[in-house]
Amino acid sequence: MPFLKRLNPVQHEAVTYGDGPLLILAGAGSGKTSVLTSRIAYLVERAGVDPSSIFAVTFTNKAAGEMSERLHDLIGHKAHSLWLGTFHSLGLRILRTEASANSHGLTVYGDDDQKALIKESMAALNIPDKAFNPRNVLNKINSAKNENIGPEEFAADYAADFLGERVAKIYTEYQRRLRKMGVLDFGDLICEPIKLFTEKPELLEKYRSRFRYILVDEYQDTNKAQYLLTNLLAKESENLFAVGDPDQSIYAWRGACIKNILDFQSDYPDAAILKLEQNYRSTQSILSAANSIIEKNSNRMEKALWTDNPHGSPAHYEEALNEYEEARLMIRLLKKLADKSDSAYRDSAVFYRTNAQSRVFEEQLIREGIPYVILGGTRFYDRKEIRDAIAYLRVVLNPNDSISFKRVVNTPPRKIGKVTLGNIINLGAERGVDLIEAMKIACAEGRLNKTRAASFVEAIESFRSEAGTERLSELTLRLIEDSGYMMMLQDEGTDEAAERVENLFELVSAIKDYERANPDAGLADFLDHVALISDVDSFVENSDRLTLMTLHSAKGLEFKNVFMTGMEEGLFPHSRSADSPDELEEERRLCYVGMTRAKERLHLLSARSRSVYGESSYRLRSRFIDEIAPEFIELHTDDSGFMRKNREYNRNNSDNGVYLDRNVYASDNSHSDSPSDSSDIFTAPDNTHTASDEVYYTNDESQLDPSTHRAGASSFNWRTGMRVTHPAFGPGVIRAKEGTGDDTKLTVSFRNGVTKKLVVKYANLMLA
DNA sequence: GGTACGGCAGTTTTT
DNA sequence: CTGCCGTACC
Repeated sequence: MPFLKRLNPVQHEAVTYGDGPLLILAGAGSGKTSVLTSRIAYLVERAGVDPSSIFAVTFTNKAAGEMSERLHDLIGHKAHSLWLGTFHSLGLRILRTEASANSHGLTVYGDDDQKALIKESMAALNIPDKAFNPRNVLNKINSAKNENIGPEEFAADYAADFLGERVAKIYTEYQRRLRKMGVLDFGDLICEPIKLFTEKPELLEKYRSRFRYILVDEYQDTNKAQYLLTNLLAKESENLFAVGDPDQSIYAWRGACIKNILDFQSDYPDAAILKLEQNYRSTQSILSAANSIIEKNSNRMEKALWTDNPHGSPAHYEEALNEYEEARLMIRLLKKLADKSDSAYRDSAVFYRTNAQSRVFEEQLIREGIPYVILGGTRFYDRKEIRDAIAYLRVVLNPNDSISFKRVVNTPPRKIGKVTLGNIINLGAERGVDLIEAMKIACAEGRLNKTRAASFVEAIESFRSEAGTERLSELTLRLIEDSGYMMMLQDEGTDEAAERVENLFELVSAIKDYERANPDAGLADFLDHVALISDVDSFVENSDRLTLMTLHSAKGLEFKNVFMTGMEEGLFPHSRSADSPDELEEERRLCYVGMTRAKERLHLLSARSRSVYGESSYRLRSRFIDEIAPEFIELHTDDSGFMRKNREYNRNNSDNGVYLDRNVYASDNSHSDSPSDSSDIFTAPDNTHTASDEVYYTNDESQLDPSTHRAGASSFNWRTGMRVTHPAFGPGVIRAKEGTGDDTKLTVSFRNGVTKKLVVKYANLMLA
């Protein structure tokens, strides 16, 4: 059992632990992946456990793939008989296994398809999407599903709430349509198995007796529904092996429930808890810097991460003038690393808080001719032409998939607009046939232009008739050609269209690769694959390229050199997290996750000014910079005057979790004339009764009492981000500003939910 | 039924 | 600034 020899004592104990629930608190870089893999190998090779009775959940498909590979090295072909994947892929696997008869048409909808179906449902209910943003409705439905709340329960919960009641109606309709079409959304992949198990106890019993060993990675990021599913399966055997790190919980916004890991011991009173506290990844400096950040969180399980690694160099912080300079600074530092050490580009990664930040880096990297890859943003499979091609494939598989049908029935243009489309759908409903059948009937009865419709119907049908004999990649290529889609692009003659054609060929070759890797897979399997994979999953470190990604995508990865960029208040921590201490703590965990990805060098960068929405504004460095104990960070900045005050201010106020809205003075011209002496431009918040945000920049100390700031003082410089109070609407935040002086108009979002555009002169606003 | 243009909302993070 | 949606016209 050679793999046991490589483990430290705690890891060894975890891997060889007997039956019963076990929680492993695994700090960053503490070798948890190897513990998980070894555990499975141990179960199979030493404990005599049948691999097919193991159910192992990872956070990404990539992690599952890597684990599968490593397992194959350890236990050979037996690695293929366990169930290993993300919650979503395993949920789908359960559903497919149990959906015997009508499994042919199980399609998984992604975000955009969901939104389209929400719109369709709203239209059917005569709810105008002006009053109700489909995106918001979708978010509500998704959050409900994260907690395994179905339409009925949702309706019951919100019966008294006008808005909630409408959302419940939409949810019900949306769900009805999903089921009618045989389509699942992401939430269904967890909720439907739960429903299945609840409604059919004998089925649950079958799964319980099959899967005697449940292993869950990243347990801190499971949501309520996933927790329920896990517990349904594990409750009888109680062989639940959960691994996680509460300090790395960064998906609360997606429903992740940190309580799941914190309450493990009360859920399983017999549970043992082991802590993996030795870090094998980072230098001491980096680890200490990261620790000094995470310690600022008040809601956490105590854990002392340490390392035997060399001390290394302290983290390096540097400010650039603006976001372009920030990118160039990153490139300078990157080149320096490449010159003096043997670091290749592939050893470095650039992290940022929001996808939008990637654009500037991309531009500068192209200019410098540095090879790079961007993870996330628009996935390959999210491109328009790819989604169109996928929609064709979905219609082949599931002719009732109305969203996909609508997407392509008139692409290329076949003179099938709203009216004709409505007729087809009605005809289908009347005769009880699918949409392709309905089109054929309409043609036969002369209600549809035959020649125009033919390219569509025939392309779909010929795919089907040859599905058994011809290869998927070949059929797909023929489908996009026969349908006229390819011709449509080729006729366009623009560079963009040419690129789309290229992408379609790339899709065909992606299908070829897939066929090679999965010889037995069919169209349905490929579509599942497309729906469930993400960019991170297909990330391979094979060529020498710099990697760019969001901090969220960085979870689970490691790089020799890490650049964390956009270290600015309002961006990171993000201003959307400003109002809630909990969200702020999550931002801090995100910072911790980012820092602990670095093995040797950690660069933290920020821009003093940055364009957002095309308008540039001044920024203050992130409080996180100032939370790092000074001995672990080198500050390359003009640390006098303004910025020094900033630092002291952050120091004094950042450890209590109270957010101070620095957007207030982080704006256009107020900064350039900041006093170089040390007059108290930053006063501590007066937290007597208002919520702490009365910090703003001014030269006049007498104005520091917010109650003296009335709108009547028309010279007052209102800025976006400021907290204000309106006599009628109550407290709110300034979102936008137009005009100057007496003409100033402000867009204010009030806490009661309404957003108003107000003329300052009349509004009688006060600073909150 | 197709197209051209104008207005407005949007960006936090994703399986 | 951009991309999407709705409207008005062909």
